[in-house]
Amino acid sequence: MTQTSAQDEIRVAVSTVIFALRRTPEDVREWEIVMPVVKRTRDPYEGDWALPGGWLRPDEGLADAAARTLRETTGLAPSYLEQLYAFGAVDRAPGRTVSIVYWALVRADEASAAVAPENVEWFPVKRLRGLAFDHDEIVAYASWRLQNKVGYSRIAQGFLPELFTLAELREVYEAVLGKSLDPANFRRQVEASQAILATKEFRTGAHRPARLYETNQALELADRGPLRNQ
Amino acid sequence: MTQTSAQDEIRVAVSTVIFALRRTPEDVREWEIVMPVVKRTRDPYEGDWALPGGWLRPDEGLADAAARTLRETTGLAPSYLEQLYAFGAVDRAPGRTVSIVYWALVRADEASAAVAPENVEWFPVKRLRGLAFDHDEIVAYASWRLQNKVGYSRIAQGFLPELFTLAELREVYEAVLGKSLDPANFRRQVEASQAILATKEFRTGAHRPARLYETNQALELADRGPLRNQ
DNA sequence: GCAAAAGTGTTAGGGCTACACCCATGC
DNA sequence: GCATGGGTGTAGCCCTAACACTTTTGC
Repeated sequence: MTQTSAQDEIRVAVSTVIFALRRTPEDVREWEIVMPVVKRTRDPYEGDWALPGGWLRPDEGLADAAARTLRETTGLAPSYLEQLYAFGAVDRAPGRTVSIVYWALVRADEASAAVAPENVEWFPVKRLRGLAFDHDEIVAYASWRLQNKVGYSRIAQGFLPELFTLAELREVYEAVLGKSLDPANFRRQVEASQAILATKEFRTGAHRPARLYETNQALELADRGPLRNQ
Repeated sequence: MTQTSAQDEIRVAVSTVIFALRRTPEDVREWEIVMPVVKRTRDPYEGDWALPGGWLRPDEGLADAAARTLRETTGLAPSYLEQLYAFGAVDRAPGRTVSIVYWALVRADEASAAVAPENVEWFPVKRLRGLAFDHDEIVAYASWRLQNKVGYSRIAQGFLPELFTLAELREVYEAVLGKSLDPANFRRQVEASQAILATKEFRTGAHRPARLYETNQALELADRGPLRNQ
């Protein structure tokens, strides 16, 4: 383990793939996954969209840097934040850059309320193409991880506000997985999983009132093994 | 995204957690998971054991660096190599170091045949304690990932030579999962999974000869989503 | 023949899926 | 009353676990 002078050429960046859910403009009954991207103001890829991120500071941890990035671009605190992958191909950017990429969920209600700074815009993930650097590939991988993880953990709740109906939770799953789910079976499964707790409140609307649920704080949203607080 | 001069203080290392399987010295019918570690020859942690690794070179990719590390310490090529996690806590080492950690499997027969260089020793993972830096934590996380992944993918075959019996494959699962499995049900499950192909050869021994199988190359050992060749 | 591992058969139980059905509300 | 979404019941199917049983070898 000898420090070479060549080492100085390698720079470390942190980027974050931020997922939120919103009702589609075309049909309010549908949901779509959206993500904020930042317009680059300098070369390389000037004018192109890129993932929010920045250089790692010597005095901050990796997750701290991701949370800072997220705060700076969305003004939000994530309801879920996890490291995605470290990208370090030699030719992925001019100059040798290793990017530690995180992915995050923000709540639907918060995302729509947040005031986006200049140069930041939210796009549906489905229509995101032609991002700067290798960011298309990164988004594809993050989307795959999200979809995977929704299948075997409880992170879908990270998209929802404190109180929600079972139908809303089911719609989140349907939007992420891209298929419709049987309401009856969905209800039984999430109830059996202990992932949510029934409250005494109901949401009234056009039809029979629906019971409101809250996430069971005693359970982690996802089992991350021995790395709870990285 | 402005490059600060402080950035120069951050160094990038690559380390690898290397798993192999061997029969225990105490009881040849038992298997145990072993891992090579390197004795540090300089401060910090001089004389302690640490994961094999080194500084990332500007002209090599992350996985290339991990494979080089693996080759230098074991003389082997991995049958499976995957990125584990990027560790970058501010205080994890004197001077700011971000470590991109990989984990690898090497075949049982190759591992025992490999000539370990000076300063490298193989230890059972169960008895590994007091490694340098945060390497205890890294080994714990890698072990958790291995155990997890064996549950839902086919990587267990990465421990075995080209031809193996069903009993050998089952013993690998038993060693990694730490519990015994029903031979009859195990057989049916792996046969149904298409993960292995029957050959026409048999292994003779003390009892009824056992059919030899080979891994089905058409299937990936583990689904890694859109990141096939990182 | 006997011990032991290889390999096959069978059954009970749990979870998932599909879908029929009842309930409570606004209009 | 009626349309609609909320919520319950239930039967079939598949997968799994448990274990009895047969086969094949070395000694």
